[in-house]
Amino acid sequence: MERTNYRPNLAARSLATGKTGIVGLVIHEPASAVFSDPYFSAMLAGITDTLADEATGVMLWMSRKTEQETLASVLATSFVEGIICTATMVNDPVVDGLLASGVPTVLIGHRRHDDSANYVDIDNIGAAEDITEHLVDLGRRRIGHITGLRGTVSGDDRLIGYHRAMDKAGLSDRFVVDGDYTEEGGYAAALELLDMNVDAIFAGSDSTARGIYTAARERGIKIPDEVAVAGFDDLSFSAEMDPPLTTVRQNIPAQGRIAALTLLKILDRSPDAAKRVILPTELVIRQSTLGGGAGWA
Amino acid sequence: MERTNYRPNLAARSLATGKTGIVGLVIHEPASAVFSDPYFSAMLAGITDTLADEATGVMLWMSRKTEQETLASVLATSFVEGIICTATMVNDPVVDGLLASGVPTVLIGHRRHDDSANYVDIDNIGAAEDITEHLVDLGRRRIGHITGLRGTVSGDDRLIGYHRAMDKAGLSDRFVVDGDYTEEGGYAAALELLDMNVDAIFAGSDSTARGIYTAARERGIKIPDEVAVAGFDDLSFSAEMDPPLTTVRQNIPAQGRIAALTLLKILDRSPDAAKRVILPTELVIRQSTLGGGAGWA
DNA sequence: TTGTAAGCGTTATCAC
DNA sequence: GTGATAACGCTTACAA
Repeated sequence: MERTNYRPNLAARSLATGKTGIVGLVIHEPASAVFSDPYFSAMLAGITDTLADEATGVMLWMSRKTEQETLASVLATSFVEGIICTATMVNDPVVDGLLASGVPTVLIGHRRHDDSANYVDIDNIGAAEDITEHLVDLGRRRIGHITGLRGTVSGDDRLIGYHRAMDKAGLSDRFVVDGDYTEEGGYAAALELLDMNVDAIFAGSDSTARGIYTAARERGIKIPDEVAVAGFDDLSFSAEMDPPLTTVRQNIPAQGRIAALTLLKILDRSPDAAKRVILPTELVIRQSTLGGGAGWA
Repeated sequence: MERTNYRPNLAARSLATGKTGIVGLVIHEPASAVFSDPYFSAMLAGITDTLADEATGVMLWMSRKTEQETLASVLATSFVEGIICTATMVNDPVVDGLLASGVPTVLIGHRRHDDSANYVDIDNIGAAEDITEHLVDLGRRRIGHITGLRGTVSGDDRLIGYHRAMDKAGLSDRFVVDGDYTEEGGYAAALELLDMNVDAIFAGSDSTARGIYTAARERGIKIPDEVAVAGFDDLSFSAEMDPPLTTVRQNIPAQGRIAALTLLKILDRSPDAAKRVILPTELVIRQSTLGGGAGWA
């Protein structure tokens, strides 16, 4: 056409075609979660990279407004064709409202009470069970757990996995302190657990494990000789910790990527759109459980 | 109108009115920056909260695609009425392209060689000078600096501020090691500086300072008795560090908020739209420089 | 292959 | 004030 810098009017195009090529991304989380963890950055990167590849725009709702306001705002924005939404809390009116609205939606995480939604998630229970079992196999007996944020599906499920593995091992002494996925929370909880003379701690997240390291260092407690430490996430810093952290690797950008691709398939009415995806996790064993002197298996 | 759940068609409305109520947010940063620091989360929160209050939608570009691809994608999306863009690197073709395009744009950070753009920033040079001067005033003489990421305006400016304060104090021994704003980078750089027997370190960011703490702890070096440590940002964890960190407070969500409000004013052709805003910073003095035994002023 | 007209859903204008 | 109508810029279907 014209060799001038001509910008086609997307509003007119979408009016004519009925398509907009825009999806919504709703991250309605407590501020503490979004701020403390690289988790959401990694997720965002996975989603935005993928959608950019597919020439799809992203509208973002990340405000800390009330659920009603967020929900109303999203649903009023008629030109988002579909929605990706984080579903970390067990009960979240925003998620329920989106699902009820009929707008095609893919969750990252899942609804415990409703398995009809499309979602991408990992098997938190199974992964937590595996890593706790790893601690058991090392000969640890007084195994503690610092939970993730209570009220989140992931936090509660990892706690369930911990209890299952302890049940299976016949270990009836449980040492559980609530955490909140942050390093600061991990530090405070670790002080409590160390007072209970645990010989291993499974942390709800790698950030939490960082706090454990600080607490142990202050107390002069050696990792892993006196206390083995395991985390969850395998963030970029985890392999660089001293000692390197045993953890569960979940490919966070991949979760975002799969969620984006799933939504696009649903919007294309592609018949092979997998609607519920559980991504694999991997136990990454490093020196925070395996290293150190003898005495442990 | 109808009491059915009627969703007005925004594409049609915007075609008729010429307005869309959508702005673009372009965060084209190296992955390491976005992932390591809570800085971008805080910025995002400030921007999205403010725009939500003003009933303005946000389209996000955060992909790690090439500059050309990002730029083309943003400019092709005709319905963004204005753009907020982070400008941390000294040279960023995306920023240059946006400014050249004529689409109303507000930068967070600024262009060193071009002062015609709208931007929100802080006085990095002055703040770095102040905090270095604080270390001088304490009687420290072998003051080191771990830079921010080289090639960023903020990192380079803080280095300039360090040198200015050292010049003013007549201290000709400079101890400068390049960092990258991350904790890991800070740890590695701190080991180098400690080998040089510095008695104070000004870190380019609070995350960097965290790495210094780890290095000092390993070496058995007391903060602040043997080495005073100062950071930059005043993130949420900084007051909780042990000892609490002296740092420069920059209100990051406020930067995002002001950038959003500035853009909205420009779009409204409001005559009082301040186009270049330098937000104040505040020296926050805590125990990492002031505490400890006697011997220092 | 090239060109013309109708229509998308809303706002704004201009009669009445 | 109320109600019909053009216009927004693009796509698409159909006619030349």
